Amino acid sequence: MRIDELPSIRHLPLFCNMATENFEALMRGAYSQSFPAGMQLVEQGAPADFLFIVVEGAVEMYAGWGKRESTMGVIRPVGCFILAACIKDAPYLMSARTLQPSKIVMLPAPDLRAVFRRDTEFAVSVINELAGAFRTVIRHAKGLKLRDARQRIAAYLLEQSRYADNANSFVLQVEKRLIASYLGMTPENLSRGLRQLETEGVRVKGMEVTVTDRDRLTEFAAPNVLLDGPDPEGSDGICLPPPTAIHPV
Amino acid sequence: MRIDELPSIRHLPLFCNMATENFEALMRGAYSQSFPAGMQLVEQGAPADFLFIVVEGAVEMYAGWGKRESTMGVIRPVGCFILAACIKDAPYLMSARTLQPSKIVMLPAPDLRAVFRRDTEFAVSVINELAGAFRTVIRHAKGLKLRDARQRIAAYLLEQSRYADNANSFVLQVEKRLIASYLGMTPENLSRGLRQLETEGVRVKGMEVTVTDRDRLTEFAAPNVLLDGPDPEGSDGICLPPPTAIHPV
DNA sequence: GAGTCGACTTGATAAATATCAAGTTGATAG
DNA sequence: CTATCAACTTGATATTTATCAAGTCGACTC
Repeated sequence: MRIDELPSIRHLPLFCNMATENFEALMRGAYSQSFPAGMQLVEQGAPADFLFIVVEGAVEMYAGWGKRESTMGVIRPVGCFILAACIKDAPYLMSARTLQPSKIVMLPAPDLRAVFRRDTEFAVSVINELAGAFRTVIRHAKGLKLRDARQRIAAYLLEQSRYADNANSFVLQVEKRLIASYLGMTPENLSRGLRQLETEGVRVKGMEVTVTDRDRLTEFAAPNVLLDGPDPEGSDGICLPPPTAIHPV
Repeated sequence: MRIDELPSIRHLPLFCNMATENFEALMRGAYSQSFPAGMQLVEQGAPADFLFIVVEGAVEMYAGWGKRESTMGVIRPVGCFILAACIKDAPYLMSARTLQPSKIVMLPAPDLRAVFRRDTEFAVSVINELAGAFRTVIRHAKGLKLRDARQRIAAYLLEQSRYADNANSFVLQVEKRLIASYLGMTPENLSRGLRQLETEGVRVKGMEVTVTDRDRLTEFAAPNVLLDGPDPEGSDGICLPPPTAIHPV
């Protein structure tokens, strides 16, 4: 474990409130590794041996069934993934692969389970992390069931705009085929949907998005904190570098 | 809080490992109430004032957007709902209403948040509950994105068969319109889907389901522990009366 | 610069799913 | 028993979405 990565991990909401001694014990068992883009880190169904933390780069979470595959989210620094499986000592439900060259820290799951039993602050942080992750997935499922394809696209664009500080002009952070999969549609359909949304207040050229009529787009997508977030800031102790959760994609 | 409900709640995985003193403190602030069928208990968007526990009956969790509505799950005794919102002190993401006359216990959320900060065993139980709930929703989202309507129906029937001890003949536990909504389709489509599945090894008449060719149905649905569960028994202390989670619908 | 590759787009078509409009059934109230 | 009502079913149709088949574009290699 390289010492220069410790501070950024220590500031993660998951770790920022625990006793220093326990944090250091956890990190003694940790591995840090750099991976090229396109490397599979986790295969769904495998035993949950490690908690993964994305220190640099980006990681796609995806799920497969037969020959079909679907993107479930993208994790960016500094975020962790696969926490629930580690805690339950159950098989991973999702696979993970790097989208870019990435620096990843891996924490052995048994260490993790041992520590939250004796560090209540850490347990509280895990609770907050899991509660947030749960709510994120509920929102995703709600979107899939309540909105049609074009509405999901519109809501996604508005959410991305929010991440970009509500700018009317921003750049998509991931490939469109990945966005399509995340939103539960084919790439062809996303492409057509984006074109059709030109009459609803947004124009997309390549990776560049321009909101031309925010009111109109907002009326069309009808975004909603119960569907698109964000959640209020955690009741958990807040740490300076804001966390990055699974949502942004 | 009526004393005769305490034991069944005490046996919940969520509460069975905490200190008796803390359990009793929690229960002193609890309300117990009986509701008729069709009563709305929770409205999405409301502040999370209470954790709800279903002692008798059944409760539908559902979500709305505009005039659309979708069933997200059904909670049966003895299970709790809306835990994540209570923990994060954030608005409920789902509404809840009774499907039958139900006995419900309500725990003030502030009490809950206070107790898991000083009872590590309780914190660990909350962690396990949330991790399980997270994995359940991930499975639901995976099913929606990876399977088509008929495959979802077939997998649902096999799952129900599993709950019925793998019987080839069993009875649906909830109305079909609710199943349809849970599976992300219209009632008409569920009806047609059930008819079409007669050629895939299952026959449904009214509420009665008969698996006529399990191998064929299994091949068609391709069920999978990563999509349909179950998860291995919790690493948390196991309590005698088996928990009922959100899945069964 | 030419070639290659994958992402993206577009159009034509097919398949899946929703909607609308009757019916039918089954439970319950009077 | 009859009336009523909601759930369920069925058929006809419309809409949405996926699939297939070319193309275009841009990045990168040689």
